[in-house]
Amino acid sequence: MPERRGRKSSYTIDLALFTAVKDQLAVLLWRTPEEKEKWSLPWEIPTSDGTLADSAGRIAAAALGVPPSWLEQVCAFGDEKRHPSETEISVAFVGLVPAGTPPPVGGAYAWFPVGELPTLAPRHREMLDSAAATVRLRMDNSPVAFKLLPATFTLGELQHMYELLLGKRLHKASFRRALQAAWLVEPTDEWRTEGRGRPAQLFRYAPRKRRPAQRGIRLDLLTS
Amino acid sequence: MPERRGRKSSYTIDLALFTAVKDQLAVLLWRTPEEKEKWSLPWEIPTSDGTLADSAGRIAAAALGVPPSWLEQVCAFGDEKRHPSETEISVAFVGLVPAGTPPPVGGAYAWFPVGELPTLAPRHREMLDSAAATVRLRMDNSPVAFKLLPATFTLGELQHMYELLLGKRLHKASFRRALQAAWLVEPTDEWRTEGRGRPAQLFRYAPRKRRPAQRGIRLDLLTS
DNA sequence: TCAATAGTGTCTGTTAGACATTATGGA
DNA sequence: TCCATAATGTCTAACAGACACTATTGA
Repeated sequence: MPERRGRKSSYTIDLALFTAVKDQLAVLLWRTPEEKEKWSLPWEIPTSDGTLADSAGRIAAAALGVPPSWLEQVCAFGDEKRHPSETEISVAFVGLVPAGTPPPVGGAYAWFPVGELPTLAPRHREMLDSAAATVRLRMDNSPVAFKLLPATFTLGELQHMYELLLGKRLHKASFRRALQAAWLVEPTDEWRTEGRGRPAQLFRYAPRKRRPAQRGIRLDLLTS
Repeated sequence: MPERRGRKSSYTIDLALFTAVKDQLAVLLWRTPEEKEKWSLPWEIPTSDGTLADSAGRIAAAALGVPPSWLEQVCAFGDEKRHPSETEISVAFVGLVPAGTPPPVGGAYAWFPVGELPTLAPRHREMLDSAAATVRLRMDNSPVAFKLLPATFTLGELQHMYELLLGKRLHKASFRRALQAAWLVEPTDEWRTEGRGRPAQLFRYAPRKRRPAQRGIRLDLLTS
């Protein structure tokens, strides 16, 4: 991860790459060949070519071979909290890859459920929490849930993903009604049979233009 | 704005400080005594003491004499877009001050309605757009509208602020009902008479703990 | 056949938006 | 008095949540 090519900068790009594993978010961590027990978020000291996001994309590609399906900057971290590098500040990015993406081989990278994380550098720990919060915050602005799913999926899988991200159970009929009203998915002609029970139809993400008017103002500040 | 004290860093902290002027957001810009026509967002090359947010707070205090009522990081900007400094990256912050805050005197600082901005450095222009978007995005997580109002305000003023931030008209009765349900304000025993019409009661921001359960899932992705 | 899961129709309590009405000041 | 604005009550269409029901597979 240390300086790779070109001239050195005085800041790092760090990436929190998430996927869904069963009923939890999982984050991709990296360890050096030397210190097999010290895990960290993958990071690099960027070269001068390209944008910050380009740099984050390179980190993801180096780890998984494929670009993330969604990538966004979280923010910069510069408190005195420690970082593997000795740079003053670090710019954190958050990325998503679909569930079922082949895991990286070799042992340098591994997925960790966010509930079972190893010890991380303080600044990385802080980044990770912010990154997860960013994903949840972006849910109703970006099709985040879809970016964590493969190209086709059942409505049950989609609902499970929403429940995972929202951290609460949803009502099946209401969820599907809302989904129809939002014109976010379209059915394919494939069905998937899984164990017992009626097969489920597969859908794909296909947003359509919609009535911009939606009902209701919510003044739902959580009183923090 | 250039290097102020302590050791120099290789990045800048830039601040987009907003207030409400009539029916528009306004942003605080700064110009050097030498170049009276080149306006920019106030910025500094931070010293090593304190957090990034501390640095942003210092910028605001230097400009207005008072700390902002709300301050949050937007993100880091590092594209090749130009910046008054020659640093590789800049960390943008967004701050709010109540409408009616005494404007800075002397001519180095001035409020500009976001609809009538002078030419800015490309990176500053980008920061400003992101900062305004951040304010609107945080609306339903933080009491942003209240931070743009003085300590006491009429419900009409509050509704106007929401309309300004949301960019659309709201229904008066519905707005007040939602406000009551959210337990965000409490009445004072003062009334303000303004021109003609019945005087309006003054309220203050006083959030109470609330039922965390709220009705409804919205799958309201705007199909971008 | 039963069990399990997918998908759908109907009912009901809640509520956003519309409208009307009252209240209270200035001109 | 008339007008303008604040504040509030009532009605209605829309909708979230609940429940029940049908559909379709494997065991």
